[in-house]
Amino acid sequence: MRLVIAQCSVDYAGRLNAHLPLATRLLMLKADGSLLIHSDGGSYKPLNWMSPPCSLAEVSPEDDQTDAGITAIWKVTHAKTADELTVNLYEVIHDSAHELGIDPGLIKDGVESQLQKLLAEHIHLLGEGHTLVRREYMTAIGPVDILAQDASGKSVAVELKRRGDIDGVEQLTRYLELMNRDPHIAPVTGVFAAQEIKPQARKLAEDRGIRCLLLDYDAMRGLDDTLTRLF
Amino acid sequence: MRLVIAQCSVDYAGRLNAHLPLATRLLMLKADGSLLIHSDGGSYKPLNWMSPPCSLAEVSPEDDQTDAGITAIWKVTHAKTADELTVNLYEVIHDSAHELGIDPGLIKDGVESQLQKLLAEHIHLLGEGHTLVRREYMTAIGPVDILAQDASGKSVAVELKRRGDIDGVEQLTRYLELMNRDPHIAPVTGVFAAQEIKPQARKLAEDRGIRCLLLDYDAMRGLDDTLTRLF
DNA sequence: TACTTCATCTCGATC
DNA sequence: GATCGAGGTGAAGTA
Repeated sequence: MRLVIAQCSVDYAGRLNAHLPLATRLLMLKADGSLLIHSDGGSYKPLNWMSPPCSLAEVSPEDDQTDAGITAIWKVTHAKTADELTVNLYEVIHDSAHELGIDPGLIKDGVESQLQKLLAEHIHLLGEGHTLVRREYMTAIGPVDILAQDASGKSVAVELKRRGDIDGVEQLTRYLELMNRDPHIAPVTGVFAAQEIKPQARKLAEDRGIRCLLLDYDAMRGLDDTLTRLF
Repeated sequence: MRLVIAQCSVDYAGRLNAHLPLATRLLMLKADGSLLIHSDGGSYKPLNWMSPPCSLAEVSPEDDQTDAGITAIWKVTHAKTADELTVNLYEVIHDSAHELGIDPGLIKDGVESQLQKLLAEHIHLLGEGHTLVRREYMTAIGPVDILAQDASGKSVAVELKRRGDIDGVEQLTRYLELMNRDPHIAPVTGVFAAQEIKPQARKLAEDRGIRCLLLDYDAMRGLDDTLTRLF
C-alpha cells in the first residue's frame, strides 16, 4: 500500500462526471491497483475512487500544466468499464509504501438471517396460538420467509425484513396472490414483520389487508437468554 | 489526519458484533475523530470503521495484554449510539500526522435530478404538443417525477430513472393505479423514461401499456447549449 | 457468471 | 430531526 499526501485536483469520468478542485488530500494506492482519495472528514466513503480491476499510469504533464504547478499526473483506468480517474498532483507532502499482506477478513455476528431464526423459535410473537409450519416455504416464485398457522389453523405467510419498505410489501403480495390461488393452502393471510416499518410501506400493507408486526431484535434475543437461563 | 500502519486486532460492538484477527493494516484517524481501518485490497469500504461524531481514548493495556504483545489500545466510542470500536495495537510500523484542511468537496454532473430538470425544460421530448404540469407531483404514496399533459389534454405521468429496471416500472404502475382511481385526474397514461432501459423492464412496461422513452443526456444538455447560443 | 438481496449501507434533499 | 429515494452503491449468497 502506497500512501501519498499531496495537493491535487481530480477528475472522474464514468457513470457520471465529477471534479475535485485543488486541495490537500490523502491518496491511498492499494496493492490491487485501486485508488482511494480521502479528505480529512466525512465518513468512510472516499471523495473519489477507482475500484479494481484497474491500472494506474503516470503521465508526463504538458508544459502549460508544469507551469501551472502540476508535478505529476496519474491516470487510473478501469479494466472493463473504461471509467477513468485523472489525478493532477501538485506539491507532494508525504509518500510512503508499506507491505501489509493479505487480510484474514472480518467476522460478523448478529445479522438478518438470525432474525428469521429467532422469529421461528418464538412464533407466538405472531399472536396467540400460532404455530410454525416451516421457514423458507418454497413457492413457484420463491421462498416465503416463514409459513405459520393461526389458532384456527389458517395459513399465515410472513415476510421478514430488517427495514420494511414498499418492495417487501409487494413481494409478500405476490406470494399471497399465488398461494391464495392454491386450494390446498388457501386462504392465506399475510404478516409483514420488520425491525422498522416505513410509513408508506405500512399504509400499502394495511390497504391490502396485510398485518404489520414490529420486531425487537434485542428483546427476541433476550427471550433466548431467558430460556438459556431456565434450562 | 493521522496515518498508522500497525499490526492490530479489532472488535466492533454496535448494530452487530464484528472481529478482525491480528494482521497488518492501515488505521486512518481523521480530524473529526472518525477512524477507518483498511486492508491492502477490497474496495473503498474499510474492513471496519467508526463514523463521526465519535471520540478516541487511548487505554493502557493490562499486564496480560502487554505480555501478549499489545502495546496500546484505542477505544473509539460513538457520541450518540454507544457503538464501540476497540483496536489492540501490536507492532507499529508507521505513524505520521498531516494537516489537510477543509476539502472544497465534490462537484457532480449527470445525476437523476439533472435529468428531471432537463426533461421538464424540454417536455416536447415526450411527444408533439405535450405540456408540463409540474415536477414532483405529490400523491398519497409519493411524488410522481413529472406530470404532463399530451396534445389532447390527457394526463401523463413520467417516471424517470438513470437506469430503468423493473423496480421503476412497478413504482410507476402504483402511481398510475392510484391516479386512475381519482376521477379528477383520470385517465392517466404512463411514460417510463431513462438513459438506459433493461429489456425485462421494457417488456413489463409495454405489457402494462406504459410507453418507454430513452433519454440522451448529452443531447439534452446540447439542447440547452443551443438555446444559450441563440439568446 | 448473472441475478437477487442485504447493508454498522452513505448521502443528499425535503418535509 | 425524521424520512425518503438514489448510489460510480458494494458485498454476499444463490441459481
